[in-house]
Amino acid sequence: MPKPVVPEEKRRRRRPTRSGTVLSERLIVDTALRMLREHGSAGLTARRLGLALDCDPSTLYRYFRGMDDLTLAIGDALIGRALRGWRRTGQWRADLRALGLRIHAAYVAHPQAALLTANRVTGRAHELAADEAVLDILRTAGFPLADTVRVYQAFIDQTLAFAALDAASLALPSDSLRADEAKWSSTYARLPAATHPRIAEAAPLLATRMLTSAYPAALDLLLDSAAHQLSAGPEAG
Amino acid sequence: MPKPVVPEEKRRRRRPTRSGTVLSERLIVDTALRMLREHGSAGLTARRLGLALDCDPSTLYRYFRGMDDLTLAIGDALIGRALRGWRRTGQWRADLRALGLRIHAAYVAHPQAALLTANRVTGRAHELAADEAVLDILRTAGFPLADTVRVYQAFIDQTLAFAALDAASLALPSDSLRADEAKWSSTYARLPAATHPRIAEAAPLLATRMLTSAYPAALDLLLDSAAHQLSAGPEAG
DNA sequence: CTCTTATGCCAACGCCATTGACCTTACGCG
DNA sequence: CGCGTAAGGTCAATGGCGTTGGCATAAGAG
Repeated sequence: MPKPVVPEEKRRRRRPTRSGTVLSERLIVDTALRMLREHGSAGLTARRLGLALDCDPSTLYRYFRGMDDLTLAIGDALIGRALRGWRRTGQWRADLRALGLRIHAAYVAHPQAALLTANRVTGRAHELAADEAVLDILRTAGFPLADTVRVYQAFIDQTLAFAALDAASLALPSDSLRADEAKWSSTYARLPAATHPRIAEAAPLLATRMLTSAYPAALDLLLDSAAHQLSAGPEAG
Repeated sequence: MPKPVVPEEKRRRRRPTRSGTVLSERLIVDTALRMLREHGSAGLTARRLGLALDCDPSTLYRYFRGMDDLTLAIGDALIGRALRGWRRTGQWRADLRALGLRIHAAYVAHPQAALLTANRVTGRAHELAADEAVLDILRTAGFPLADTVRVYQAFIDQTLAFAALDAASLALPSDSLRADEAKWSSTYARLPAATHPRIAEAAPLLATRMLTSAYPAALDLLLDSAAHQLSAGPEAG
């Protein structure tokens, strides 16, 4: 029988750890984010997190059901950061564009964390708020329900998909040991033109890729398509 | 000093394992793919793989430098399957479209494997072949080198990004323990309309989402944009 | 002030990847 | 055909991991 986890808002007794620090969901998640940045996405372990927080690893289980639960909380924190300070203008297209870029940016700002969380459904507060916001923007703009759901799906999927991919290339260099990045200069650049002529001729340009994300362009394409859908039949089923 | 790994094509002595089976890179990767499908993306461990192959886990290190190296090989196998039997027609747009759909399909056919490998650069044979093919299609179509690299990047990124995302939703249900999927019916569906009116009204439609990928639509948008680029200035810098 | 119980701590379990030493047998060579 | 070598399978051990049940203690309700 696993220990029950007390939800953050129900916590009454705040007992300091042996070393005096007072734990909280917030503190744990923030510390985890810092550790992810510093030690890479494989560097987040219960033991190390306990070390960083000056508490026993098992104490974390009073706050999260397990490391997976903590992972979801980290993901939700990223979305929370994306939404912080965001205001709607009332122009659906501009609003969606800004929201997409914000979410993408929030993930890319924490690449190692993004890798862990980008393809998870957290069901937590901030994620719900983001979903609600996207749906409301579309409905208010006049999209029928069915179209709203379609555009919503494409929007969210595309945003998270690019976030994960862009995060992956950013996360790798500092991700301790391996160097997939180096393969671009090692493997790719020294391929013989005889067997791979197209890679050979493009190698110099390929090496400098990954510096700019294709997401903004893809996002604009998606919004174009949505706008076209809207003007075609705003009130149709 | 880690043990040296003999590349597959250099192997001379094929010594059967204690139980009589003869190992090979191919056999190991195929078995790993089967295990991934059956036990989920966390179910692939050296010990279990050894069990399935009737060999000591440490034997695997004669074929791969570590589990990570094996992971890359698995990813390359997926690309290999995508390319198998593929033929070019000479029409760049149709060829790229078919190639994208094939790669996407190959990943989605092995969701658990896709999750592990979609955002890794393997630098192995099949991946190189795919890159070469994409680049050649674009160059042959008349795209200048710079445009070729841009379109190539967007094409690959988008394909892998959607593959990873679509794989994620497919992988979860069977992925042993957790049920993020269930959150769509549990958390989302029972949200009060007071706090999340838009989610509430869309809940029935949202529950049936994830059944169809947004990738084909996104791919067409990308190809549209490329075609426009091409017709605008085929021979310009 | 007392009592309860939330919450931090400890020790232990079973799993994991990886390694170095060992051993056996397939193969290249004469 | 038979020998020597080293490729490649096996064993045992190491250190790290997540997670759990029991215990101790102090925070806060009354």
